[in-house]
Amino acid sequence: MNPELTLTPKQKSSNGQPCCEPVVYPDVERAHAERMAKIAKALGDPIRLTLVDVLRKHAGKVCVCELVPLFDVSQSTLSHHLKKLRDAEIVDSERQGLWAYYYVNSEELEELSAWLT
Amino acid sequence: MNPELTLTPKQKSSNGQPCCEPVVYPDVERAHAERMAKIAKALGDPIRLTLVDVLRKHAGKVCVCELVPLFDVSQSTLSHHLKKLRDAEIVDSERQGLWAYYYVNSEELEELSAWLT
DNA sequence: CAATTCCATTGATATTTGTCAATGGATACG
DNA sequence: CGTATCCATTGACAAATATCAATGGAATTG
Repeated sequence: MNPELTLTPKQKSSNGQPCCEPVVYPDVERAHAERMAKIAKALGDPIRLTLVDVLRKHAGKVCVCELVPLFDVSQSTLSHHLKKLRDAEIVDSERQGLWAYYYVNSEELEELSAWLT
Repeated sequence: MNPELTLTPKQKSSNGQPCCEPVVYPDVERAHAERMAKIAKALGDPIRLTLVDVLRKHAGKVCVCELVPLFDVSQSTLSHHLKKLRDAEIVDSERQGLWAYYYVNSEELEELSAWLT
């Protein structure tokens, strides 16, 4: 067993001294944490998470006009959500005439997925 | 190859008709999406993501007093971040006298992780 | 061309978030 | 006991976010 699992009772520190030194340090680089937090933040909304779900399950490119009726928000609101996903580089889009097609950029998701595992 | 990968050009619809029916539907339940979005949202900040990283790597319980000096924010700000992680049930805490010890509740992370994979 | 369609952007507004200083509550220690 | 320590909560405020209606721009179609 990991000996640190037993909580060694601490001593209350005195004279304005810090109570203890950090015993653990982050394993992720700051820049890496910021990038993953950005991805997680973009997934941190039910509509956006569901959008990603739809795009991933479809495995192809999906037209915006097919995405809008799936949700109970206006077209402009959905466009904003798609923009957030684009900004986080979770999805990318492609224009074909009047239509815009979206698809998942799975590399970015894998970065977060790898850390989570 | 998936035939849907070729983008069939659409017809511009007329007379106020919707341009197309959704061809794909979400695979996640609404409640499931909301729960995962809540988890992702809680991870959507570099400090909180790093906190989780520290707690996971340590594999034990870590005292708040060891966490505070790792970041460039005030103690009360860190306490807020920890509360957000608690609210999302990503971490849990335990009081021992003056000290509070935090640890990861890995079940919640696995839910998001499973979806991402 | 002219009108219409699809989608993104802008403007506006209410809500949420991140942050700190200050306060409070519980506990330990002299 | 009284005081200092650790941590959470409150209050305050600026910044970011989610949303919609309205507008704009590009492209298709009649």
